[in-house]
Amino acid sequence: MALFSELGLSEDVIRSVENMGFEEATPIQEQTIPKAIKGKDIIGQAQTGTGKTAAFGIPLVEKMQEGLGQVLGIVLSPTRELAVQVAEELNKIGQYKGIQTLPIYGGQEIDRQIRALKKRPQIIVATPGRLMDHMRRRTIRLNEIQMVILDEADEMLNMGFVEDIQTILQEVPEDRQTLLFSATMPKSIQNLAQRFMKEPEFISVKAKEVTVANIEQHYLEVQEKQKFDVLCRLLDMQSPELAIVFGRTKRRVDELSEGLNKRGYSAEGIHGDLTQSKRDSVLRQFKEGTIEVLVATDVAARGLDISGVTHVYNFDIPQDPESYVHRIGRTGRAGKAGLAITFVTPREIGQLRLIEQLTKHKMIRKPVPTMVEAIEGQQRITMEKLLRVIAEEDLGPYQGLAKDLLEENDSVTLLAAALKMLTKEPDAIEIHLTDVAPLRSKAAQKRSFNPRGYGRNERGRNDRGYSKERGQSNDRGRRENKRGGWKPTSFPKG
DNA sequence: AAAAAAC
Repeated sequence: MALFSELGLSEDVIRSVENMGFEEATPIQEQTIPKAIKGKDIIGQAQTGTGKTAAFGIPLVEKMQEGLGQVLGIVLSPTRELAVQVAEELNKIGQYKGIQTLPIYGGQEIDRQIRALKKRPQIIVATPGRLMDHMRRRTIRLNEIQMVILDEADEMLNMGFVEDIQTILQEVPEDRQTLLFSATMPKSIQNLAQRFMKEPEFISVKAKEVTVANIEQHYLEVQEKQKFDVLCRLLDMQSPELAIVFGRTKRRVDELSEGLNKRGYSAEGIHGDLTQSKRDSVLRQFKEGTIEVLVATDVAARGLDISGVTHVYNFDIPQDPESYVHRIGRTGRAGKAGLAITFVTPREIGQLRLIEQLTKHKMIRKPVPTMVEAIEGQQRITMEKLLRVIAEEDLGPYQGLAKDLLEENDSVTLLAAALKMLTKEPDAIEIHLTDVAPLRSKAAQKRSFNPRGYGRNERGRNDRGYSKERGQSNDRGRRENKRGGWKPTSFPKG
């Protein structure tokens, strides 16, 4: 592996990279950086966790110049949180060279962004929609752009940003340099590259690095109804420092985080229906460790780099195998060990096998923990806490009291009472979650494709008794039906 | 069928 000091970088950049704690370049960095500095267009196939941000961030910062008063580089990002994080990393890389990076994303007060733009940052990291908003308002000028980076390009295309990206690429000067990063290389990405890139060089990180080596991967076969109790037991037994729990829908994330709080865990949810300031504050609290459990939709699956995430729980198995790789990649970062645990209902076993095929990695089946094991786990935690107090705290003020107590009681009874008080015993608060629709195979989806929107879909719902019995408002069901109804525009083309 | 993203 090459050292950063051997890659032909300027002293300022080497200094900031060393300051960030990096010495050796990762494979994707070693291959990308020299070529990008020479000015070549590059297509990089790489997952998150491979050091991708620095792979494009270092050459990007190297190419920037101070004092021109223009935006010179743009990074496009699929989610707002990722934009913020990439901007933070670029600011660190540009620290000594005096290169400023500004994140530009939706949900944030636009006047604030306009004021920040007046400080003339050289680099912008943006989500497509808000960038186009600024283009229309003429609060960003793109005519001096020298370098464009498309980060997580496949994800941006999946989210329907094709046209936005095309519009943006048409607005930047033709003689710019373009780097594109994507975990997968579908035809749509190749088309985009062919249209907007100049003789791009293809760089790929080997398939065996698709899943990160230091993440242990387990799965538990559970019934839908058991999931919540099993999750609580696992949290009790494993006592993760920081854990992320992934749920399939936004509503489910709300219910899960509420349920966890009722059971005494400090959990918060994050998904796309929350206000941006709420999303920002939840993420910040999680990074600070104020929240132990982050409950998330796939909004948090990609790219987010939160150090110290020890456990990832897939409460619902992800929809597509790609998403699994991204979710578990939130743990085991920076060489640390991580554990990923996936809940699988009996009918979802096929989905699990698909994931195993993609990752070329067999997951280890684990037994569902019993209540007794969970209690033992809690007791162990209490004991460890107690021993830590003995080692670290000043017990002087309590010793007199202890002696008094010992005159009337025997020591074992006293200690047992103290341990019982300190132990969080799993309690019987009932938590109800709305069932999620079971995953169906691609083939099954095709079979039931029913553009007229009547017949088996709605009936099937009630037959399984989802919305009715829980006494939830019929209103919600109505609204969902309305939205899910027949839309002529959603017909597949061709 | 779900999630994400501009006001």
